[in-house]
Amino acid sequence: MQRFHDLLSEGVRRFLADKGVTDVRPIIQYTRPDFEGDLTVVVFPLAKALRQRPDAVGAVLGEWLVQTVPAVERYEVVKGFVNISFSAEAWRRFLLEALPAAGFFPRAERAERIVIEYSSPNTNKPQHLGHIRNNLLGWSVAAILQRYGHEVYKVNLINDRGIHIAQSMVAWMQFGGGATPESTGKKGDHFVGDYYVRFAKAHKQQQAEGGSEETPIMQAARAVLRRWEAGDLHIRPVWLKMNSWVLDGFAETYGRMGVDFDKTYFESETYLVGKQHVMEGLRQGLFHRKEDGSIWADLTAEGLDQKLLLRSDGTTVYITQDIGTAALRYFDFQMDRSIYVVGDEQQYHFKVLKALLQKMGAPYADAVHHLSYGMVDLPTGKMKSREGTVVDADELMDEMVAQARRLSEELGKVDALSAEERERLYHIIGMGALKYHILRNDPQRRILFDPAESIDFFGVTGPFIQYAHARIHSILRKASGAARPETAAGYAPDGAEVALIRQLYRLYDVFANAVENLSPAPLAQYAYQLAHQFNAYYHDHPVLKAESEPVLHFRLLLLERVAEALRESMGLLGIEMPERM
RNA sequence: GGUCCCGUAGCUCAGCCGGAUAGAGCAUCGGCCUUCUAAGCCGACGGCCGCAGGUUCGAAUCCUGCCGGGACCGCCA
Repeated sequence: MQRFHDLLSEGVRRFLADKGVTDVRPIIQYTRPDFEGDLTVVVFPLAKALRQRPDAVGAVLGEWLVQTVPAVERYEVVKGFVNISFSAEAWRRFLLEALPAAGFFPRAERAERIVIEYSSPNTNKPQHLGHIRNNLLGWSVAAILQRYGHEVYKVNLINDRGIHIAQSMVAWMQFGGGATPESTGKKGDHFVGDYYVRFAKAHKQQQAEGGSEETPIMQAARAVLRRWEAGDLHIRPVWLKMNSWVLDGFAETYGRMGVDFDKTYFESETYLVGKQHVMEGLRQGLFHRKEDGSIWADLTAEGLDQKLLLRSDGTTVYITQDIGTAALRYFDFQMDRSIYVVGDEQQYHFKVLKALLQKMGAPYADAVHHLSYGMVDLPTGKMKSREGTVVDADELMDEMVAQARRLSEELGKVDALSAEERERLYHIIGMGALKYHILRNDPQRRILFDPAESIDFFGVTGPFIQYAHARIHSILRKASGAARPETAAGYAPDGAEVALIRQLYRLYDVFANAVENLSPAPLAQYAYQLAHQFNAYYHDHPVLKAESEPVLHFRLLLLERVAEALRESMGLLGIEMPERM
C-alpha cells in the first residue's frame, strides 16, 4: 500500500504538470492538531510558480486532489495551506493491510556494512554513568541501523594497557597482600578500581611528603609499564589476572544492561599495528622525525596542528593505537562506514584520526564517523573516577531496580506473579526508567544528572510507556482470542481512532529521522506521544464492552498495533515491554 | 589565537534539513477511581524562543555579528 504522503505528492505533481510546472517540489506535512485534516499541502511555493494567490490555488488544488486521489475525502483551505482529510475507510485499510509489515519502517535501498564501536572502557576501574550513556547509545544506534537493513557489527575496544593500568597493578602488588575478588567477595572491576584509587591516594601523599611531582610509586608504575612492554614474565601474569577480573565484572555489567558485542578488540593487540603503520608512513615521507627521535605528522595544511605519533622513546600514543585498530577493523570487516561512539571532548581527536588516515591513503579513511555525544554532568561538575566523584553504573542499576520494586509493591498490582517473575519485572521497569532517561534526549546535548533527585517513574518516562503497553495486554488477555480483522470490516473509525492510526503511520518518518541522525531520541519521544494518546483513548473508548462485534474487533486490532509500535520503538532503545505491571 | 557544542515556561527538555496561534513532563492549583490497570485521564497557571541585524510571502528554525555557558587543540587515554 502506498504511503499517504506519496499519494498526495504525486497528486500535486500531476496538478502542477497539468499547468506546465515541473520544477516545484510539493511540501507535505502533518496537519497541525488544531485544524481538521490529516496531511497539509503548503501552497505558497505553488502559488509563486503559478503566479496566483495562494488561497485561490489552494481551492483548485484541493478540488483536484479530491477528484483524482481516491483516498482523499475532503479538503479545507486555510490561508496558504490545503488541509487534506483521507477517508476513514482509507485509514482503516491502512491499519488492516499496511501495518505492521511494511507500514512501520522504511528500509535502506542499499545495505551498508557498518562497524560501530562503543563502550571502549579502561580495565582499571568499574564503569560509571558516562559509560552507561555510551553503552546505551551505541547499542541503540546499532539496533536502529540494523533494523533499517544495514549489516551492523558491534565492536568494543578494551583499553587494557598504559600507565593507568600499570598504576592499579602497582597498588595491588604493594598493598593487596594477595587479595582477590574471590577472597574479598568483590566484583572484579570494583576490586581493581579500588587499587586505582589507592594508587592515586598514595601518589598524592608521597607528593606531599616529598614535595615534588615525582614520587616513588609513580616511578614504580612507569617501571611496570616498561617491563610490560618488554614482555616481562613476572609482570605479564599479574596484568592478565587483573584484566580478567575486570573483564568478568564488565561482562556482568553489560549483561544486566542488555548490551553486547560481535567482537572485542584489545588495545594491547592493536597498538603495535599502529606503530607499524606510522613507521610505514615515515618511510613514505608522509611524516617526519624530530631530532629527539619523536615522529610527527604535519596537518597544518588540513587546518589542524602538528600531531605526535610516536614518542621519542618509541612508545605509542593514543592516536597511534587508533590507527592500528582502524586497520585491523577494516581487515576484519571491510566496512563502508565505521562509527565511533565517543564523547564530544574527543572531536578534535577524531578529526585528526580521519585526516591522518586520509593522508596515509587508507581505503577506510572516509568511512570514519565520530558519533559524538555530550557528557553526563553532576551538579558538582564533571565525573572523575580518580577523585571518586562518579555515579557508579552497577550501583545506579541496583538503585533503579530497587525503586521499581518499592513502587510496584506499594501499588500492589503484581502480587499474583511468582517471586521470580516479579524480580524479572522490577528489572525491566527499573532499567526501562534508566534507559529512557538517558536516551530520550538528543545525544549531542549534555545531560545533567542529580543523584539527589532520583530518576522518575511518572510522566515522560520509560515506565509510563511500559504501563500503557501493560494496559493494552491486560485487555488483549481478557478478550477471548485474537482480533478478527474481517469482523471489523464494516466499521468506520471515529476521530480519535483515525488520530491513533495516523500516529502509527507516523512511526515511519520518526524512524527515518532516527536513522538519518543516528539518534534514538526521536523514537523515545514518539513512544511517549503514542502511549499518551493511547491512554487518552483508553479513557473514553471501551473495548471489551464495545457496542458491537465489529467495534470490538476493530479496537482489539488497533490496540494490538499500538502495542506493537510501542514495543518496536522502545525495543530499539533496548527497553523491554512487560505485559503486566 | 583556532575549532566544536549548547542557550526555548520556575526546573528538565521536544520542535531546528524555513510554514499556520511555539509543545511536553516536573513543580503549583483544581477536577476524575461502583465500568477494560489512577505508574493513568482532563483542566488552569506559566514564553522579548539569549541579544541585534540580514535573507524570505513566511524565521525558534537559515546567514552574520555580539553576549552567556561548556568542551577541545598534551611525549595523558
